[in-house]
Order: sequence, then structure tokens, then C-alpha cells
Amino acid sequence: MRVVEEQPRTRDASATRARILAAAKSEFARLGLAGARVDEIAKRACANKRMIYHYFGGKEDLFRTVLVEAYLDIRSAEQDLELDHLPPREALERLVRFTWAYCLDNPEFITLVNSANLHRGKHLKESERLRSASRRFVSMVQEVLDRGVADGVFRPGIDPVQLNITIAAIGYYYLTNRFTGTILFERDFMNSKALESRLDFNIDTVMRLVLS
Amino acid sequence: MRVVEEQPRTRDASATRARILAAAKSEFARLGLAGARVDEIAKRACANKRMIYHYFGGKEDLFRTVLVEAYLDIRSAEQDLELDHLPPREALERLVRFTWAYCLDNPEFITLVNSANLHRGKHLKESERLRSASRRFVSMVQEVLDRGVADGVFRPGIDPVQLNITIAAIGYYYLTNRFTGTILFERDFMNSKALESRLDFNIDTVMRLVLS
DNA sequence: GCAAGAAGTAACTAACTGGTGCGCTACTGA
DNA sequence: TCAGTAGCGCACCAGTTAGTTACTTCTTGC
Repeated sequence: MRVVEEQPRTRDASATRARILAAAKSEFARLGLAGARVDEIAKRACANKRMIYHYFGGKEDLFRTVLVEAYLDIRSAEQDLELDHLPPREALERLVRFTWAYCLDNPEFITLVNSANLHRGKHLKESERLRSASRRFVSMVQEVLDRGVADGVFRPGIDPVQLNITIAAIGYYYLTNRFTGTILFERDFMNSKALESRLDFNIDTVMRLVLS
Repeated sequence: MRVVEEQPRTRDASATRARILAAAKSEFARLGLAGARVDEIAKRACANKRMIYHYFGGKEDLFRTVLVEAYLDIRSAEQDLELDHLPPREALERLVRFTWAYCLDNPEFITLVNSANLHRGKHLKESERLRSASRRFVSMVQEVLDRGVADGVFRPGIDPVQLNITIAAIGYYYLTNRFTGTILFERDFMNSKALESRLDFNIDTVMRLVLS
């Protein structure tokens, strides 16, 4: 049982840290690592710039923290899907829907990942925590595939990593390139009908890929 | 033995312009719009910074030019595929292989497109030339689909734009996110065997999607 | 109640960055 | 031949940027 809440302190290290992190996430997502400004992050966090250096060390380290947290967030959300409680087909469809919805609801995630890769992944290299979370995720998908094969609904021999990449790709690409896509293909990528069509198309793509 | 070539002119506007454009493409691709440095571009182009402002107006305009040229290049290469000379299945497989190979051989293209979208496509907005090139491309794919349906090998009702997006996505995503992918999934994304597997997987994905 | 450390602030700096003013030089057309 | 122009280079600027120094203020354990 939570005792007293804790009275509104004028100083609150963890709250300040969290505000900085949120502001940084938003700014790095909006402008990239090079484009984001430390002063602006501090301003938006209603914190003094000095605090960024105090809590995170520097701009690059702040970016690293933001990035790792963003990845841990999605991995954690994936675990909550509880795919093992569903029949294989439904489980897979649920994963496709989730991946799509997550990118839609967390547009910063996409641009952060893009920035991370622009910098050749160097901000992610050390994180064992992330690697093990990813391992869990792959096993989860592997398990769905195995059950599907056992039930005779999925064809055997599908690599869960390739499948994951494809599921992410068909949603992620559409959303990250929505601006150039809208211009080049002269259609609105983001109205609700377009979004619905794309999701349907993606579910269809994945199902045709795995069904036996 | 070097033949005449064209005598080494001390001044060559179009050559200088081209060197700047090439250096800019490389730098913008490597570091993004905000990360690239005008001084560095000039240095790598063996040109004076002043020339960048003379030929292109400014950093943003230079980026716009680089971006439009990059898009025109891929659209032009797509037209050279001559898909209409091939049976529908072969035509489509050829397109998938081409898209993959193009991203592999022109890694700058991917990061330039990412940068363009980070800036919400604003550098592409005016280019009618690009829109019409894209229109031609979509018709080309539409025509392949139509022939496939007529031949009874493809199922009807497939949207060529959605198909294009998917073909691009499954290659592009793998390559643009190869750094984080390599780390998270603990496998080398770029050795020749991995690349071959991915291409096979992608061809399979697209074929299963369209075959009747 | 008080010392000590943690949270927070403001002003500063050294280096950098996009962009220019201006003059020099080679080519070209009449 | 020679004036005009386009290509080019130097040196500079004003604004910005990541990071720091030196300080004050609050909180907490004892």
C-alpha cells in the first residue's frame, strides 16, 4: 500500500531526470541527434542545462539513454501481448496489428531508430539488457510458428527473425516514409481509410507468407 | 596511356558543380542534413565553400538538389528494367531483385530518403518532375500486374502502390536498420549468405502475395 | 539544529558554423 | 586585343553550440 504519496517537493531529482528524458526523446525524434539542441531540451524539460550534464553526462549519453529506453519500452509491450494464449493464426495477426499500432502511437520510436542507424548503431552496442529482451521476443515468435506448424496451419521452415523483420518492415517503412510517399504517390498516407487499407494489406501479406 | 581527355582546364564550372554535388551526397548521407558541414563538403569536393553558395544558394538548397537527383536516378534505373519485355512473374521478380540491389549498391539513397522524411518531405514538395517519374513507375507495375491477371498467374485486385511499398519496405528496412538489427538479433546482417537469404525470403514473400 | 551533500541556477567560454564581401584571374565574344 | 563576365579564393563575421565554472538553495541523516 502506498503511503502518503510524498509531499510536493520543490526539488525532485527523479522527476527532473524524467522530464529531461521525455524532452530529449521528443527533440531527438523531431530533429535527430545532430539537429537537436541541448539548450532546447533543457528549456522544454523546464530544467537547467547543467542538470543534463549532471544526470546524463552529455548529449551523446543522453541520446544513448533515450534510445535504450525506447527499445526496452517496445520489447516490454511485446511481452504483454501474451501470444502464447492465442491460437497461432490469431497470435500472428495480433503481432502484426500491434507492431503497426505501436509505430502509429509512438512516432518518435521510428525516427529514433533511424537516427541510431544513421550513427551505425554505436549508441546501442553495449546493452546486454536489450539483447536479452530481443532474444525473448524472437523465442516468442518462434514458439508461435512452432505451434502453427504443429497444428498444420503454418508451413515449416520459416525463420522467425526474417519474419519479424518483414512484419516490422511493412509497417515501419510505410510510416517512416509517409512524407515522401505522400508526395511521390500523390495520395494521403495518413487518413484513416489509407491506414486501414495498409494494415489489411500487411496482415494479408504476412498470412500468405506463413500459411501452409 | 591517357588520351587527350580534354585538356586540363583550370576552370570548369560543371565539373566543380558535379564534384560539390557528389561530395554533398556523400556527406548528407553519412551525417544527415543537420550533421553535415558545409566546410567539409567544400573540402571533399576540392572546391571553395563560396562555390556552394554560388551554385546552389545554401545548405538546404544543396540538400534539395542532392535529394531530387537521387530520386530521379532510381526512377531512371527502374525504367531501364524494361519489365514489359518479360512474363509477369519474371518481371516482378526482377523488380524485387533490382530494388534490393539498388539499395545495396547505393547506400546513400536510403539515408537520404530517411533524412528527407525526418524533415517531413519539405525538400521534395515542389518537384513535378519527380511526381511524373513516379507516376510512370506505378503504371509500369500496374501493367505487369494486369498482364499477370490476364495470364491467370496473379490474383486480381492488387493495388500497385501498396505492392511497391511492400517491395521497397522488405529490402529497405533490412538494410537501413542493419546496424541495430545486427546488435539486437546477434547475427551478421551483411555477409553474403545473410544477404542472399534475405533476398530469397523477399522474393518468396512477394510471390506468395501476388500469385493466384 | 546543523553539517554535508545533493539539486538547481546563471553567466561564461572556446570552438564552430552557415553565410558574405570583395578582389583576383582566366576565359570569351566582338 | 581587350573589356566584360563567370569561375574562384581569401578572410572574415555574427550567431550558435556543447560543455563548464562557480555559486546558491534545499533536504536529510544524525
